[in-house]
Order: sequence, then structure tokens, then C-alpha cells
Amino acid sequence: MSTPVLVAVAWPYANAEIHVGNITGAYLPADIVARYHRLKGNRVLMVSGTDSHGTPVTLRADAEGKPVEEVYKRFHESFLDLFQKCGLTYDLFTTTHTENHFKVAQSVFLALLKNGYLYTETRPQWYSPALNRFLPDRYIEGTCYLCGYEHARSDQCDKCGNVLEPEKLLNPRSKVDGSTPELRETEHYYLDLSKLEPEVARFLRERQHYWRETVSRQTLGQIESEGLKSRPITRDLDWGIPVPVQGWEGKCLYVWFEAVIGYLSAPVEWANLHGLGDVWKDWWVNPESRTIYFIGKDNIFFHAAWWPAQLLGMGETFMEIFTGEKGQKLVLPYDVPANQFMNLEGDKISGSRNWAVWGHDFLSRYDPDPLRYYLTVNMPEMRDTDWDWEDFYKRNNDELVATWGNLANRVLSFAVKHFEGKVPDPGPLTALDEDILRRVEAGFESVSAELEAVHLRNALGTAMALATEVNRYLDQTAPWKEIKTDRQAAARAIYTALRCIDSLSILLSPFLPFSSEKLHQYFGYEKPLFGKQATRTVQDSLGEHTVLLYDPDDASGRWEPSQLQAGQPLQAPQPLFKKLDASIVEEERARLHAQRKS
RNA sequence: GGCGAGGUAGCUCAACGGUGGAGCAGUGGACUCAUAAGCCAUUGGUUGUGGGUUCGAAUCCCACCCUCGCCA
Repeated sequence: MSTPVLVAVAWPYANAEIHVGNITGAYLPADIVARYHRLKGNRVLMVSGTDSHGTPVTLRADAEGKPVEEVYKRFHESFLDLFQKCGLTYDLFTTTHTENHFKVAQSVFLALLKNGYLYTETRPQWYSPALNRFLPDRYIEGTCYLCGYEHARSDQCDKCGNVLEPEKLLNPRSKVDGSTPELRETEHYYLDLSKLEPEVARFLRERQHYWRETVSRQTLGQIESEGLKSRPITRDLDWGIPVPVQGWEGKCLYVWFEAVIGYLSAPVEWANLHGLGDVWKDWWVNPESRTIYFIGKDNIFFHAAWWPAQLLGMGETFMEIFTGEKGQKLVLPYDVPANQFMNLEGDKISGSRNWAVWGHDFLSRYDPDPLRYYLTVNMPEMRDTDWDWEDFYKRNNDELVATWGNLANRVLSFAVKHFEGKVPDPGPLTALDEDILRRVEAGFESVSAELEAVHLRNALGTAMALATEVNRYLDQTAPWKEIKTDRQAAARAIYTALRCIDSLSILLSPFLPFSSEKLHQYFGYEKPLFGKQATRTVQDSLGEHTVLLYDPDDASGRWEPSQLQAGQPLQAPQPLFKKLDASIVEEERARLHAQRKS
């Protein structure tokens, strides 16, 4: 039974590079789950893209004196490169700056408008004559009219904690260039979230029993105490998606409203790029489909309340507008397994202070699988965790290398050396052999259960515990002793251990795809476990953009126990992982402190 | 300020009303196929603080302290 699984991954914003906290927060868990479901034979679509619009990108472009397209594309290209190096197998990683996304987002807007969930309101907004544009409240500071604090944000004072009315701020100035802004009246569309509140609350309660408490309790708690309040969904900006209403030129859809629609537009683009027409409906209209959203805790309210509200508000109208079909609703989120945050050496990760382990920088010195291993065993699933170089070094050497890498290496080396480079013929198996095979093969159930629940640290821990059991089995059967007196007993033990390792390689492959792929080759299999990643440049009316794609054609991996046959030729193995020198701990810490800005 | 999450062995976590557990690190031992890895044994905790409920509390209640996120 093949289930459609939409793996919806947070869209990185185009004004910062990606660090290990971003990877463990959303991108890596998404990839692990996607790879697992592919091995299970489910129809996986993993999508995301660069969130390219909004004020921060335009201000950055202003500061650099460059076209805004150039700025977003620079980050976008960097993301594409990093994701390939990490083995993050997006079926499509695109951007919000595409003709397709514009069309889908505008259709969502029109569906909500038609269904009566949008209204307009005119309010004063800060305008910078110097920059010739409106500025969001957080870019304006001034003196608090309540406590006199001189560096209050226009919407809130950090000193006295009060929420401020922006137009009452004293001595306002732009945080961008220090110039004095003025208030101008401007009209915007608002999404009437209060109307949708009962439905959103029901949606959350229905899923509360299996969602993470950190997600459902926070969202429901907030709604119950303060209610869902309306939010503006348009902005005075020229970089973004135009509001599809006559007379609204010069205004764009607000990024909070528009970027999440990427989860819907990306499958549409994916289907178009593959010439598959409306097959995207398998994930978006089919009620059997599971849509799982991988995000960090800062994004919980967006994905657990506002995005469901948008989907509920659209009802069947989106499909009527977008494809002309009636009676078809989009599916609501199945799960939002948001992660907490990862800190770094005891301090909060901060891009602006350059206190971060950056993805590209890490991979210039280390391999991707040790990164994936450490980020998984230390994933902030329930609470914040800490990246600690000492811990990284130990877990690499004492767990990844010692328990798993060494197991594969010792058994394969022994087989190559003593059994002519082939899987030995075991003859009849003993109860001990059957027992270890059964235990490892039970992993296809137990690891599965943890993965389905998105308990990834437990899933990896369960698989690693099986590697320890195989090490124990080897100690009991001691083929290095038997080979001297009872060749058949040694053959039996090595065959059994090889079959266990072959199974473990599958169980670990969602977490450690690069080394499992290598191991798969050492076992003499011709086809790879997973497919290939590739980029492609796409033209549309907005220009061109590069996308990352996943080609599953050669993938042969199956979430099933090894069927290893005696006589299969083996390759002489190389160690799967590098043992690290203790000196890296101090080197990396010194590097961090040297790059840090105050 | 409001809404939430978390504070358990040196480290990372599990127990969510019934004698505080696991992995890693540490210590001791036998082995040698393997990246001096693996295996066996073992040290280690007034469960953030102070109260309360209970025959019994890490677990429930109250107050406080600390960390973190969200508040459109």
C-alpha cells in the first residue's frame, strides 16, 4: 500500500547562510523521513525553496548597491550547493520568485477574497522619504512615550515591555539610515483570522493526541488565551508578488502569507517540470495523503495556525480558480514535528555575531555523514540542545567509527581475507545465528515505528544498538579463532554477520546515506540505494531560476532485510568513517572565537 | 506582561504516582578479526529551590529561580 507523503520543508530566507542549527532543525529531519518513506515504497515528494521576497532582501540589495534579483540568487545558489553536499534529497528545491508561485499565490488570495475572508483597512504606516519606501515597524526606533526609553521599537518597548502604538512614538528614526520617517495613510488587505478560529482550533484538537506537545499546546494555548486576530497580508513593496486586484499596483503579498504557499506551488512546479500534468493533486487533494511540515520552533504558529487557516479559508474555491474543478479541497497538515533550537558551545547561535558552525565551512573539513550523525543523535526534538566540538569528536570516534564503521570493516576485511573475497557458504545455521538475524531483522519494525513517529534520535539509537548486538555476536562466535580449527563455523559466523551488516546498512541509510551507499558497493551490489541529485535552469516570464531535483530512477534500496546469497563477490573495504584527532576540538573552538563578532 | 516548552549521573537523554535507568565518558578484566576498534564487569544522582497532597512524588498541586520560543 503506497501512501503519498509530502515532506514540506521550511523555506530558508534569502538573507543569511545556513548553519548547523538550521540543518538539524528542519532540513535534515525532513531528508531522513523522506529517504525512509522512499525505501518503504511510499510516494514521497520533498519540496522547499528560497524565500526570496520581503523587506530584508530589498534593504540588503540597497546597502550593497545591487539588483535585488542578484542578492536573492546568490543565497539561492549557495543553498543548492550545500544541500547537494549534505545529501538533502529535495524532489524540488525552487524559489518563491517564479511565475508558477506567483500564479498559485494569487489564486490563493483570490479564493480567500471570494470566500469573504479578506477585508481592507487604511492605517498610518511609517514611510521613509530618504529611501522612498514604506518601512516595517521593526525598522523604526524612537523614544518610548510611556517610559522615555530612547531605543524603543515603534511597535514595542524593550525597556518597559509595553506594546506601543507606532504613531505615538517620539523622535522616530529609521534604523536603516537614521533618517526621519513620516506617517502616511495606506490601505491593505487583512485576512480575517477570527472568523476561521473555530475551525483552526478544531483542526488542532483533532491532531493533539499525536502531535508534539511543544507544537499543539503552544498553538492552542495562544488561541485560547488571545484568539486568532486578523493580520495584514499585503505590503507597500515592489519586490514580491503583486496583489491581483485592479488599482493595487505597487503593493505586494506579505511574505508571511505568500511563502508558505510554496508548499502548494512547489508540487505544481515539480509536476510541470516532469511533464506530469496535475499529478501534484495526489499529494494535495487525495485525502490519504500525508503532509508533514519540518520547521523550527520559531515558525510553529505560522504552520500550525495561520497556514491551516489559509487552507480552511480557501475551501474548494482554490481548485475552482486554479484548475476549474469543483468539489476538491486541499489537505490539512498531517503533522508539524517542529524542533527546538540548537545552541553552540553554550551560547545561542547568531549569524550577525558570527557565532555559528556554517554548513559550507564544516563540509570543507569534514564529511557529511558525521555531520548527519551528530546532528541526529543531538537533534533538538524535545528541548534545545548544544553543539559541542568535544562531543562531536567523541561521538564520531566512539560511536560512529567504533561501533558501526569498525563492525562493517572488521567483518568485510575478514571475509575478503579468508573466504576469497566472497560471501562464504554458511551451511546449516545454529540457534545463535538465527537469533541475531531475527533481532536485526526486527529492526525493520522497531526503527520504522520510531521513524513514523518522527522520533529520529530514538530511531538512530535503536539501529545503533543493533550494531552493538552484532559486535557482541562476533565476540561469542569468534570466527578469528574458529578459522584455525573449524572453517565451517567461521564461515557460518561471517555469513551471519555480513547479512546483519547488509541489513543495518539499510536501517542506517536514511541517516547515513553516503556511507551506506559505499557499503552497498562493497557488498557487490550494482545499483545504488538512492537516486541522484541534479540542478536545472528553468525559464519563465520572470526570467530564469535554478532548481534542485531528485532523480530516483536508479534507486534500488528497499526497507527489507538482506537476502544476501553465498558466493556473492565482495570488494575489499576502506574504512567507512575517519577517526578524528583530538586536536580538532581546540582548533575548532579557537576558530569559532576568532571569527566571533561582538 | 500573556501563551508555551524545558531544568534528572561528567555529557546526551529515558522513566510521567509504586524500589531513580540507558548510551557515551571514567575504572578493572579477558581477547586480537578490525580505524588500539570490539566484548565482559563496574564506579557514579538529597531528580533547579522551597512548601503541599499521598501509604508512596522526578512524576500531581502552589510559590520561586534559571534557559528558550511565540505574541500576528
